[in-house]
Amino acid sequence: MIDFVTIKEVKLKLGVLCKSKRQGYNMSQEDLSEAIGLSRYTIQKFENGKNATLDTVLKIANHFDLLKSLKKGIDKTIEDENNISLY
Amino acid sequence: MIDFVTIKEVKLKLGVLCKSKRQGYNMSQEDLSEAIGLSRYTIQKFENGKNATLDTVLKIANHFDLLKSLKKGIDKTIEDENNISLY
DNA sequence: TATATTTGTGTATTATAATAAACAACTTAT
DNA sequence: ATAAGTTGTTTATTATAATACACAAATATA
Repeated sequence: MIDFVTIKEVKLKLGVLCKSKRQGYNMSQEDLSEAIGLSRYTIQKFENGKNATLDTVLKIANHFDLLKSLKKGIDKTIEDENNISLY
Repeated sequence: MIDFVTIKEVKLKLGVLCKSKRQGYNMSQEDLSEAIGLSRYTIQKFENGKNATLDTVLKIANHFDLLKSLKKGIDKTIEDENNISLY
C-alpha cells in the first residue's frame, strides 16, 4: 500500500475534527474558546492545521469527550508493542 | 461507568508509549532525538508526561509508524460525528 | 568493582505557542 | 438590503516549549 500519512495532514485533520465537533454542538469558535479557557485565536489556528501544544489539543478533545477513546487507542498501541509482530 | 480520563493521565500515557516504542527498538533517548531532529531534553520531558507541541508528538508518532493508525482514529471520530447517536 | 552508557535534573537562551485587541471579510437571518 | 453573528487576519505582548550546555544519579556492561 502506498499511502503515506504526513504530519501536516494529521494536523489538518485534527483541525477538521475540532470544527466538525464544534459545529455539531452549534458552537462558535468563541463559544468553544470560552468553554475551555483558551483564546479564540488558539482555536482558530488549531482548526486550520497550525501547530499547537498537547495541552490545547487535549483540552479540546476532553471537551468533546474524546479522551477515553484516545486513551484506549494509546493502551492498544502499547499492548501491540509487547506482543511482537508475527509477520 | 465511572472512569474519568484526565489530560494529565493521557500525557503520562503518551510518554509511556514513547518510552515503550523506543526501548522496543533498543534506542536511547539520544538516539531517538537525533533520529527525528529534536533535543534529548524534549524527548525526556515528553516521556515523563510534560506538555509538548503537537509537532513533537507527531514527529515521534511518525518515527514509530503510528501516523496511519492515528489518522484512521481521527477519520472514524469524524464519521461518528455525522452519524448521529441513536441512544 | 570499575567503566561506559543512559537517564534525570539544572540553568540560560532562543523560538514559538498563547493571549488580547481590533478590524475586515464572509455568512446567516431578519 | 441591512443587521448580527462568525470567521479570518494583523500586530504587539506574554508565557512557555525547545535548545544547548553541563553534571550528577542511576543502569547496564566488561
